[in-house]
Amino acid sequence: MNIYDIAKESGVSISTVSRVLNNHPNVTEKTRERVGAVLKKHNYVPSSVAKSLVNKATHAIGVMALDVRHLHYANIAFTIEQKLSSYGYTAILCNTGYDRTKMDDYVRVLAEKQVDGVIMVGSVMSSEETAASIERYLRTTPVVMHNTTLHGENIYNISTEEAHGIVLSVDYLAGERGIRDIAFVQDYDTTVGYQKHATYREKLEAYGIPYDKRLVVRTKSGVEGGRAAVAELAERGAEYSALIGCDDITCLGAMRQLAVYGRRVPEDVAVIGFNNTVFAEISDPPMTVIDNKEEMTGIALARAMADVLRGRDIASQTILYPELIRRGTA
Amino acid sequence: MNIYDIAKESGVSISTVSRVLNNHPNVTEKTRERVGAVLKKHNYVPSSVAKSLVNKATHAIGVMALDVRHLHYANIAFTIEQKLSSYGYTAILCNTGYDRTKMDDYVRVLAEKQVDGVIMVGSVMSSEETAASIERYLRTTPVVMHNTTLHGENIYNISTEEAHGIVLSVDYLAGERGIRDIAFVQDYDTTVGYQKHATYREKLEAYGIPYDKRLVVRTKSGVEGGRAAVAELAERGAEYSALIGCDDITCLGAMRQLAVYGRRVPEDVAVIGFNNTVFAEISDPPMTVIDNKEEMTGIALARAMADVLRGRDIASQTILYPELIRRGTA
DNA sequence: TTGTAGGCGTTATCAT
DNA sequence: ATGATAACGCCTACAA
Repeated sequence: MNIYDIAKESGVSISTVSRVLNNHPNVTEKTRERVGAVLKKHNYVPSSVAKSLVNKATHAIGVMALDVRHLHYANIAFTIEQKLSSYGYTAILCNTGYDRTKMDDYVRVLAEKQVDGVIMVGSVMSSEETAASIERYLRTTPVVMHNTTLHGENIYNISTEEAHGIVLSVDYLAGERGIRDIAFVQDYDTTVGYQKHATYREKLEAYGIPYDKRLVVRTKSGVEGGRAAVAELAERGAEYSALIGCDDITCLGAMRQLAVYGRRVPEDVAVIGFNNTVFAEISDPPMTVIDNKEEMTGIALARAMADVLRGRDIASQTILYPELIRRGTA
Repeated sequence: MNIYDIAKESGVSISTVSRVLNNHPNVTEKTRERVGAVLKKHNYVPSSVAKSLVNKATHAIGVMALDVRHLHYANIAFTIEQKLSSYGYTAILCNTGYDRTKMDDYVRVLAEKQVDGVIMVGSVMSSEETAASIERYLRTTPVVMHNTTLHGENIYNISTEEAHGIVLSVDYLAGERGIRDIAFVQDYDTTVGYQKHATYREKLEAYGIPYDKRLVVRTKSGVEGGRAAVAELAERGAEYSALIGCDDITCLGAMRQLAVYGRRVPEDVAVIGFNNTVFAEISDPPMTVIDNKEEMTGIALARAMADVLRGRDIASQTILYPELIRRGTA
């Protein structure tokens, strides 16, 4: 059922049908009603692919994230989708995973689909490969990125200054509480992970606390990662009365392992996590965390995309600041 | 950059370009190379919207779920996307939420987008409204649904017999362990919730245990819901030494509240949860749960969709069975 | 082996 | 106020 069919059945030309479809003025109320009736009768819906072909706009946005099974990405992806939808856009979800060759494939597919824009979430996207893919396939397509350091005419960055979470943590732990032996559990290999580590070091020095590399462990995110980190610390014989983790779920694991060693939280070890997902709420005691404001991030990303597409010019760099939420673990 | 440009630059006609693009035979190796060179040079990607218009296929699938922030849906959505992607399809994500009017809007948009099919996840989709939307906009579009009771020419059902989880639970608790006072925490208002309740009742009777409605509470999913349920049970003065929950995260809340009352798990109360997400793993002790096999569900849904689209006929009703995973809480 | 022309379902520009 | 017609970028008979 296309406009030709509708036109024939209502005895008008396709132009007229198109006019009533798009609420153009210059149509008699009478014919508008007549055509409208036929439209309803058949539950006609216009083909958005045909429209896209002539309008050169698909109203589809590619949303690329590592893995929506991770609460962090799920939260952001959810918000992005909801916002985009409210702006009249549709979200094409791409879970890129850690395989970098897949990234390029996804970008290519999105380009073929003629998406109006692409939103990339996560500092893992900040790679040479990604830059190359964008250069190849998306030279004229707006790309809104989160926590990335890529630059370009069509690239807009929105970052959550996650390292600021470290500032808040150390200010609280060292400044307010006077704790000097603070362990740090670092993410594997993400840009943000390195930034956090650098900030940790700087802030410690600012408080006159010598940097002790035995207090720093790298691990992978997750409960097991957290346990492993604390176990590693124990093996090294490291002593600490506070621990800053990279992730709330990782901290949950860390706390478990701490319990195994008979160390109480927060009495013996103060713990601060990141991300403020449900894991922080369900922790026992509830976890003191750095809130990266995922919802706000999603909103900012979707909004930036919409603004660019509407031709408004937006800052090519926006920064969001996290917040310390004090609960029971520190 | 379209095929005309490529054709002009390589000195051939657009048909020839189209041929090399689609690896058609009948093209001299020479011209194939010549055209290929131009293609590479410009990083040409064919417009999938133009293709869709002629092929009457978009290779896009709508994926509708309640809310991907819920781990259960996140897991399924993730798997679906990955599988679809491997089949050459793209996933348009729609978080419908609980607002039923939104459902219809999403379905309409997907119809306009001319998606090749729609996958709907979750028993909340099993409503009159959904049926009406499908009837209106997707009469000829394959719809693969999970845990739904809708029927139609173009509707394919894949269900996880979640109620079977109750069978497994009661068999274990009453049959194997000889426990007779089993509380049941029910989901709000979902078809599956009712089925589970019915099964709970039947199974109890099968073991000669009289149904006691004071042992049944309804609550909303989540930690708070779980706490509230146990609190409600306490207010009623209900006595029980086992509890079956609707959700692992809800059970986590229930266990918290149990702890408040000084009741130990599993010694005083055996707890069995549903869904086997990370929440079950991080619970302390690790939670005994019914695994609904989300990954398998996602795979089955995506595969069914792909099969239908390839014209293979598939069972219009497939059933997946959950499994009891014994850990520390029962 | 290669090229020409018609069609996919719209919108938009001209006429009428 | 309405209608004819040319795009939009691609595929596919059919011709050459």
